[in-house]
Amino acid sequence: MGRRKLEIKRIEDKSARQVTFTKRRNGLIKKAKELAVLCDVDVNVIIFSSRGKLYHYCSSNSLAEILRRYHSRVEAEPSASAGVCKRQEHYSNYASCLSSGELLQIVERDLREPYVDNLSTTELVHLEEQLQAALIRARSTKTQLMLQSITSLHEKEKKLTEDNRLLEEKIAGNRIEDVGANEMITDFNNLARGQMRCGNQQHALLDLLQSD
Amino acid sequence: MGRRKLEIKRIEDKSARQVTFTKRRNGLIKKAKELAVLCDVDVNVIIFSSRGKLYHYCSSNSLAEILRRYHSRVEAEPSASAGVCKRQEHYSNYASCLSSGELLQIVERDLREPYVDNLSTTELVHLEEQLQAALIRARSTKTQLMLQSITSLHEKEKKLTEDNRLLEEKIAGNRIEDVGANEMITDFNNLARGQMRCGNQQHALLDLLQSD
DNA sequence: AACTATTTATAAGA
DNA sequence: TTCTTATAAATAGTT
Repeated sequence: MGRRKLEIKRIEDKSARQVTFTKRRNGLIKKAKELAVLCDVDVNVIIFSSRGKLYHYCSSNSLAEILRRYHSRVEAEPSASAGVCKRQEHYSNYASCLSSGELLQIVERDLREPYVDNLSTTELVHLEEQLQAALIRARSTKTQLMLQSITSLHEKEKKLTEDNRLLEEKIAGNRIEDVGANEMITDFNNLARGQMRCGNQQHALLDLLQSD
Repeated sequence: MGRRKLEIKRIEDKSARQVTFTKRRNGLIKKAKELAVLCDVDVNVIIFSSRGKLYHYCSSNSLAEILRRYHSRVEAEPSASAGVCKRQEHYSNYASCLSSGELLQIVERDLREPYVDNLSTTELVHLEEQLQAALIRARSTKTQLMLQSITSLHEKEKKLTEDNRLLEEKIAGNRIEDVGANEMITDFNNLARGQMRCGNQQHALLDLLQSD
């Protein structure tokens, strides 16, 4: 629906593809919302762009609802620890604000126990989908952070290389013109500072990677 | 879009709601497919009807396609340095491990067939297990390679920092002793070579990360 | 980021 | 239900 009929195959022009992506992504999510409201159903849309960005629509905070029902079926066991109990209360009150970490803690603890049979197949399927979405979000964020670090590293590298080239030129000149040492020391110091910045970036990146 | 403008709120008439659900569900999934193909992105749509039935569309990138691109990239790159060459060897071993026959055959057949219903449940479970295993191997290898690169980057960085310190000492000395420029140029060049090695490592790392 | 000529989706009717 | 058709909505190419 547009000025021409469009063949459904990958759009090769990058910017045209990006424009179409934005338009159709918005369209798809709008349609998903309408479907959810009109027909009173639960709809999830997860879009993962090729460069790692995540777009997500979820018609309800149903994960929180499922967890609530799930816990009520498991039967609030007499508090194993004060922390867990407190956390459970937290979920009841602020069910829509589950963080990924909190979600993992609950699920991990509960799946170890043999009460899973009490859940309906539908609930389990839904739970699985929600966890999958959380995993994708987490992975996407990790990759984005790493790419940011790398981009930053590249900028520093480019700058260092340029500094370096200029220094070499200057040294070649100094050889003839016999410029005083002070200027050269300044250059060395600039170079050293650049390297230290680079090193700090590398440390940050290593920390990120080791968290996988 | 129909005979009348429709207000977006729950359709109270049950059969009308069911009809609209069927039409719009098909429409949504069609749109999702088009978005995935046109814009080369990953799209998931999950719909739960109020009676608990699950409708699902998933446009995951085909494993076969990923492997094909992966192989072509590995084979296309002519080895530029010892480090790259070593990495290629690693990749090749890994790739030959993955492309062992039946997995690819099953996956390709699956991808040609838009309707998976023809596969038995047992086959599907088996397929899922194999794909999961392949995914875990791939992710693990990726992380290991990145960690190797990072470790290497750190070694280079340490060496560069030490070089740098020595150079600074020497310059401070030269200021008094007025040593000839040749020695200093050699030092600069050593420093420059170190930075170039560092830059190459960063490029390789960026390539790795962008393949995620 | 708007604009419109068209195509596409679909609400209601048959 | 399935098909048809009038109309609303989405969007491709343009400015």
